[in-house]
Amino acid sequence: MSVDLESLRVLAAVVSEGGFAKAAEKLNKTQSAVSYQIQKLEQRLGTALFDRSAYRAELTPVGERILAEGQRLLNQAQYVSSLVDQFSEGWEPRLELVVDGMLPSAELLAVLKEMVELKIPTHIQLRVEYLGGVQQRFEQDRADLMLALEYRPDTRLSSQALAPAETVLVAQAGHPLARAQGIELATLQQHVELTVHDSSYSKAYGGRQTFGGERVFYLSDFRAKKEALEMGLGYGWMPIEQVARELADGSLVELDYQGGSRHRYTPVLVSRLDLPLGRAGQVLSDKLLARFGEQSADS
Amino acid sequence: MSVDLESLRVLAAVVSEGGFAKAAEKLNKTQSAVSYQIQKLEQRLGTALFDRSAYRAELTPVGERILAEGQRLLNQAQYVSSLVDQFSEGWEPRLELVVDGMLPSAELLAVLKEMVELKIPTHIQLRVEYLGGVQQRFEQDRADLMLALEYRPDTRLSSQALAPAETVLVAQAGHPLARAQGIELATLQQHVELTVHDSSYSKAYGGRQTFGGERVFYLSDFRAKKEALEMGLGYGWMPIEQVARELADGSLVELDYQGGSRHRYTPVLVSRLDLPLGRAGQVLSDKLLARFGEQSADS
DNA sequence: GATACCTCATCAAATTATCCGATCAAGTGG
DNA sequence: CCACTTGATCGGATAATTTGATGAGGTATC
Repeated sequence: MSVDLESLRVLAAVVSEGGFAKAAEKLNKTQSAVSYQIQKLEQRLGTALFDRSAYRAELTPVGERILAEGQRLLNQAQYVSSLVDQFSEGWEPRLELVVDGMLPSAELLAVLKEMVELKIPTHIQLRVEYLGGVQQRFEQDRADLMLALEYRPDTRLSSQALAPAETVLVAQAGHPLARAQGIELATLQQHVELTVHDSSYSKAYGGRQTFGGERVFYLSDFRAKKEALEMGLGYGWMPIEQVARELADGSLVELDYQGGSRHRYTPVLVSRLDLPLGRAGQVLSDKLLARFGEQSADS
Repeated sequence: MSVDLESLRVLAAVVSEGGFAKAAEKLNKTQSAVSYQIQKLEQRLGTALFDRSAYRAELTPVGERILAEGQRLLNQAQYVSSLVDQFSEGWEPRLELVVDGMLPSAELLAVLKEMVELKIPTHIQLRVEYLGGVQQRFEQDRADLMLALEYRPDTRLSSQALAPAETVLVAQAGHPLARAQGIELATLQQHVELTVHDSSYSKAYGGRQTFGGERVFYLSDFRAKKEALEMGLGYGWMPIEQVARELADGSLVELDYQGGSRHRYTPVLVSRLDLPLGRAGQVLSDKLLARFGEQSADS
């Protein structure tokens, strides 16, 4: 490889100080060392960077351009070393958050945007899973935080309940169930239920109740599920804020199910007791609690 | 400064090859040299990059992040050296084009966009001046190309005439001159003329004719001039394609001036004979000729 | 137009940085 | 258990860099 940060630093100094000798002084080197570095760089690039025909050496057009690009390179290098400093100041190099896709993603993105705006050096990795899959991913990846709807308690984990969220049982307005009254479980089971695929591979921990009719369609996420509902493919539970507009304009209808057409979830924010959060994790945790509504704490 | 491209290259090799010894082989070094470089990097950063507690060394989280940033750094360095190769293949490091702001800027930007899409390594600098200012800037900056409306011939310059452009004398519909018929010069001079400020500092070369009434308002560019016209502040010449819409919808009106309400310009594309264009200059020149309509050539 | 001072290049010698080859402790896998 | 791995470490070899002195040429000032 033909470039080298040290040579670029010298190049930058020569230009900013306006001469080889002055650059040498600034860099605490001798003038001949500066001369050597510049020549080495020129030789490796195979191009003259300075025009020495005049009294004072002057940048060639190529030299100007290399200098400009070199400055960017030096800045980037500066950033790399500043990163390590920040890591030693308690910022973790990365933070993984696993969330349940049923939670409102706009809210979540707003929180992440705030994090970005704080110019936190941490790389935040967001993973979206569903139901049992959230905790599975959390454990598999040894992630730092999880925002889940269901949660298998563990002594090594700390949990914090958030404001409850509600789901509602809906179908397209034209669906046979839409007009039915006092629907019983047996009736439901005669129709196709749409459900988001529980993303846990092993069904080790429970999976949420579905009605277990004969025909269940598994969709990959709530966007797909909503589309399927609107097409009248079947009925199913949806987070209430994701179908508020459709319920209002009548394209989707809340079913009159005897078992109750609403279901309340209490999302929890979970972190590890054994591996405490870094500074970014704490900031994110605080912001999530503020945004998703803090509730009574427990562990 | 604590980072160093060579160490980062070694770091990347260790990770991609999956071990110190294999990295050494790939880099044509011995394993101890690799070990040395990694230790040097760790020492300068003041952080462990590998966890050596297990049998095989494994990246720490910080190490992963430094590696990721380091890769970017290496790519950037790669780009810098590739630049010089391209310069030696005839691409010039920079290209300056001076244009007259009266020319349609959308067309011009389309040409520049094409250049960008070709991924030409040349930095293109566009300067917009007016009338005499175009050539002045061209000479002052020793620019490579100029697209001008007026042009003081020179034996060291090569010019190429383009398709003629037309200007038209207009005023707002509500302006007193708008309804007048067979307007004479003396009548014009009783009103405020709007004109774009000739951007040449010295009025050394001509400046285009204005009617020289007592009240002349100088605007900085045609956007401002058009706004002033639409406000009814005065009358003035405008490039025809910049007021086509306003003439059609009647908000601006072409004046019935006895001296002729239309004026034809022949833009020229000028380059230097003494300093031939690089590859990017030739490409740009070709595209400008194609876009702005080629005419009979002369020099 | 002499003088002092500046520009950057160049050279041999001194100093470092990097690499090599060998060896070691620890861990792996048959 | 033995052959083989992985990465660390050490003294000596080698290459890269810096030094200090010198030189050729341009500038500034009187």
